[in-house]
Amino acid sequence: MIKNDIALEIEKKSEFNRAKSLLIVEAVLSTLKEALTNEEKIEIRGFSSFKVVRKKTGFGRDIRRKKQIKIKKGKRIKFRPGQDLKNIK
Amino acid sequence: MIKNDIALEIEKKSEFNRAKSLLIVEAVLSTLKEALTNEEKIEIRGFSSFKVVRKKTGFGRDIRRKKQIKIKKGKRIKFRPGQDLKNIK
DNA sequence: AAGGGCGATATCGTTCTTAATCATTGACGT
DNA sequence: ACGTCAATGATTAAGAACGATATCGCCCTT
Repeated sequence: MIKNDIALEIEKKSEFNRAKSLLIVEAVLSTLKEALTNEEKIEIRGFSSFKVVRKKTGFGRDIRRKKQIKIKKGKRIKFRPGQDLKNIK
Repeated sequence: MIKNDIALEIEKKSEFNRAKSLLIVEAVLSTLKEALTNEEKIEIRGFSSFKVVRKKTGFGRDIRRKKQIKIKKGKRIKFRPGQDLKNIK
């Protein structure tokens, strides 16, 4: 599923046309993105939660040269599925 | 940020009222949820991707009794931030 | 319709997540 | 605004993910 597929579903579920649905989808996604960029926690019951956490890893690996590589400290986004998504069969 | 906060943002970014914005947000989220429940991969450039993967872990831990616990095989949702979210400062 | 970038993949060692449970905080429907 | 029930935090140990890089694949903008 890609962005356009989501817009298609919105089109079916609402009275909006495809173009409008796409704008709506992008508005929702950009809102989430902005919040996470601001390191804001997001919690939506029944769907999932997102949290920005500190990266503690200090180094990585280079495939080709097989030697250590410095990794800058930074942030990570932690995703946790909600109740409905936790036990999908 | 909770679901209502997202609706508030949609209200500001669009010409919809609060109630309509909330319905829109729920439509988008439920669309994503349905896709993941169907084990469908989701990929949105510039935002993130979701993928359903097989759980391979075979056991867990009981805090109280400090012993292993059988874990049924199942599925997990893997979240990967996109380009924009990967290196938030 | 098509090319340009972005995302996926493979690799390896260290770091981190996962699972169950109870209490507490707090999201969200009425 | 209140009440209900989901989400968080803590714990342990094993197994999986993370991180940099180049190439391939394909989403998305023009």
